[in-house]
Amino acid sequence: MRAPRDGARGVPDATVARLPVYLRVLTGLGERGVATVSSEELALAAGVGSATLRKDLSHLGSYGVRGVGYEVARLVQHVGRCLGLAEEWRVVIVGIGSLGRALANYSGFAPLGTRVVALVDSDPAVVGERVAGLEVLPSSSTARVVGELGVRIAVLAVPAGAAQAACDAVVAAGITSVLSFAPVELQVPAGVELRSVDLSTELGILAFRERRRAATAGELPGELAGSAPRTGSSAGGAR
Amino acid sequence: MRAPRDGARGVPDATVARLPVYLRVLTGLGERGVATVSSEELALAAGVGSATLRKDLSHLGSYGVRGVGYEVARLVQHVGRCLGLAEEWRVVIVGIGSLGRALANYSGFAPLGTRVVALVDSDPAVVGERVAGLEVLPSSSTARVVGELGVRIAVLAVPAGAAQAACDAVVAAGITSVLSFAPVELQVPAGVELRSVDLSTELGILAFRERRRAATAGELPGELAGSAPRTGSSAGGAR
DNA sequence: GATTGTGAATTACTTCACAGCA
DNA sequence: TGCTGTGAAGTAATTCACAATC
Repeated sequence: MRAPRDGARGVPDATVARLPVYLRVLTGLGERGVATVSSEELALAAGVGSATLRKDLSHLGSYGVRGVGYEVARLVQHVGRCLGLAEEWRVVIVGIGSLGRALANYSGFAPLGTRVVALVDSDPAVVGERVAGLEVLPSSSTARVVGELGVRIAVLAVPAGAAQAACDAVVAAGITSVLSFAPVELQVPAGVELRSVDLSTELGILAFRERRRAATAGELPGELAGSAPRTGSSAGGAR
Repeated sequence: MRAPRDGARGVPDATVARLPVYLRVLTGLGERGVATVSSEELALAAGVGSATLRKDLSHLGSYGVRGVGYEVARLVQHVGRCLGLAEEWRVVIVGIGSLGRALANYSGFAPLGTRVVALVDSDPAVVGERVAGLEVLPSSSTARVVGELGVRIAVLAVPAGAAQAACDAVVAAGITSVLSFAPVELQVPAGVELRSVDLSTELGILAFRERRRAATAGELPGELAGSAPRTGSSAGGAR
C-alpha cells in the first residue's frame, strides 16, 4: 500500500522539482541586470532542454512573449508566487549536532521563503545553548513550538537511530512536511510529505556510475552485462 | 545540447537511485539477524512497490528463490558489489566551513565504501587545521592530492560564489564525479557526473506541496488551476 | 525573423498479472 | 503452495516539430 502517484491535474512532480532551480537562475540573472531571457538561454543555465523548460513554464500558465522571450522580473515573480514565496514557511530544525548547526547557520533559506524559527534537541547538554541567534529548546516542547510559532516544515538532523522517533514526534505535533537528513527509510502516515536527503545514497549513485565507467573502459572485470560506451554528464536535484 | 539520457542497456537511472536504499535496509535486516526476506517486506521497508523492487533486482541478475524470498546476506553482497562496495571510493571534501566539517565528521560514509581521505580549503586561516583527523590542505594542492591519493569523488561544500571555480579545479585535477552542496547550477564538461544536493531546493518543493494542499483545502485563494484533493506521502533520495 | 506554447511521437518508468519454479 | 522474475499494459516525462504570435 503505497502512495498513489498523483495524477490529479496540478503540476507534474518532475516540473515541481525543477521550479526552484529556475527561480534561482532567474534571480541570478535579475541581479546581474538581465531584462529578458530566451527559453534556450534559461534552459542552458538550468541544465535542462529548452523544450522541457517551456513545457514546465507552460504548466504555470506562462508569461512569455513569442519572438522575444521571458521578462526576467516578471517570471521571477510568477515562479516565486507558485512556490509560495509570498508566504513565509517556518521551519524547525530537530537535532542540533554538527549538521544541525551547519543548517541553522546556512544562509540559503531566505531566497525560497523559508525561515528557521526554532531549534530542538533531546540532549540536555545542548538545550539552552544559543545557535544562530536561537535558543535550543528541549524535544518536549516540540508540539508547543509548532503550534505557537506556526511551523509548517520540520528538518530532521538527528542520528539514524533517533530519526523515526523524531519524525513521529513532529508528525504528532501536526507537521505535514518533513525533510530528513538521516540515513534511514522513515515511515510516515499518508498525507505527510517526506523528502529525504542522504549523503551516502548520493555517493553510492556516483560510485555506481564511476564503476560502470571503469568497467566499460576495460579496467575492471565487467560484472555487469551490457555494452554501454555511454558517458553523459547530468543529474541532480531531487529526483 | 544536453546529456542524451542514456538508453545503452545498463541499469535504469531510477533503479540505480534506489539501490543504495535497498542496501541500507538489507544491511539493517542482516544486523537484526533476519535471514530471508520477501520482496513484499523489503519493498515496504524501502518505501517502494514490490513489483518495482523485483524488477530493480532483476536488472542486477537477481538472486532470489521462488516461493521463498531473498537470502539477506547473499543479497547484501550482491547489491553491494554492484554499487562498488568491494572497492574503496576515495573522497576529497572541498570547503571546510561548517558544512564541510559536518560532512568530514559524518559517520555515514563507510557503509557504501566511500572514505574521506583529504580536505582542502582556500582560506589560509583554515589550512593546517586538523578536522576529523585530517589536516586541511590548501586549494593549490588539489591536483597533487587527487593524483597521489587516488581520489575519485569530490564533495563541494563551498559558498555559492566559489562553487563553479572549485568545480572547475577538481575537474581539471581529473575528478569525474562531483557532489555539490552549493545552491547554484554548476556547468561541467560532458563525461563528468554531477549531482547536486540543495537545501533550499528541497524546501521549495515541500513548500509548493504544502501550499497546494492549503489552496485545495480552501484556506488560500487558489492561484493554481486544478482541483486535486490528493494527499499522498512519498519521495526522496536523489531524484 | 524569432521565439513561445503545445499537440503528437517517443522514451522511460511503473504496475499488473501470471507463468515458472522451489 | 508461495513467491520470484518478467512480458505486456499502462502511465508519466521528455523531446520533436510546427503553428501561433509578437
